[in-house]
Amino acid sequence: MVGSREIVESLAGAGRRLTGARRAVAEVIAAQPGHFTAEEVLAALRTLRPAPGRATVFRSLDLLTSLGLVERVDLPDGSHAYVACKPAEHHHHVVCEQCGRSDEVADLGLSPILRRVEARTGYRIERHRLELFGVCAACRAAPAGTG
Amino acid sequence: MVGSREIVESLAGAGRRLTGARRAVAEVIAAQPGHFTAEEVLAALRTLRPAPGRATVFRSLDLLTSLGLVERVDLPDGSHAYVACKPAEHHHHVVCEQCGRSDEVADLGLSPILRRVEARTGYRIERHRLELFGVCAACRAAPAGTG
DNA sequence: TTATATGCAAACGCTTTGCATCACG
DNA sequence: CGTGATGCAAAGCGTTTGCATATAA
Repeated sequence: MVGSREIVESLAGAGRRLTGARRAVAEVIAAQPGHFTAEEVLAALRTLRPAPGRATVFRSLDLLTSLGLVERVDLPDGSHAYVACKPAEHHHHVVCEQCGRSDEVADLGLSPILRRVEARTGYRIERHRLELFGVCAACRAAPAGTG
Repeated sequence: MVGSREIVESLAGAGRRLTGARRAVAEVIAAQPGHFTAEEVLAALRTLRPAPGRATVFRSLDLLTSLGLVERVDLPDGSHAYVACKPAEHHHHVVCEQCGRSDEVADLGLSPILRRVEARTGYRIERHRLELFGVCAACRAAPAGTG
């Protein structure tokens, strides 16, 4: 999760203009507890006037992704969404399959495993993606639909 | 990787009809050294007569996916493809970013890491997806475009 | 002032669907 | 035979693009 302030600062640091639309997108994204789709961001923005258009939302999402403030996640059902995150070194996401909440997990100690895979397969592993899905603490505590 | 025979047998075992189209799709898939798209399967099938249609290819791919003979992989560039695989317990895929080749890796010993994540985040991890990308042995040996 | 960002709507690629026909078992 | 599979083409969804206009720096 990021604050909209961090997003705004990153934009400035990247030499990109700080426009109203981007600020608005940043705020919506920062308010998301978990993953979200472009359509959801668009819907949240419709309350504004003037409301940023679809193209702008996608372009902002792309920009934020390139800045490492947003990442795409591929859900188990095949659909994909975005998650806000800190531009940390390297991290992974845990996604709650019940409420959609998402948290970051850093340093999982995957390196030894990757080296083992390299030895076993002959591949040189240069990149990996680990996505974790489960049920968050709140949803485990709540009977159903309490969150 | 699977043989088309295994695919045919799985179909039968699942009580699904063994049609010409499915047999053809199975053969094309079994011949793929790495990941492939529905469009590529469709193109490969065009040499047949009668050639299965697009809808049939997607339906077959869905069916094979539900049987665990095919899996979807999400490439680093955001696009997605399919890979043929054995319906093993649980495994991951290593994908060569140069030639697209894909291999399976079983039992990575991820469990301790998952438990650590559970302890750290409070989530109960029920599912995960690990995709590995790099360069296969052949591509590392070849200067470029030799494979 | 001037490059950048925006908005609109149309184009896009991939995947799914409706419905009549076909064929496996 | 009867149900399940196929083919076609059109619809669907999420995303991208072209171009004129607006705006941050």
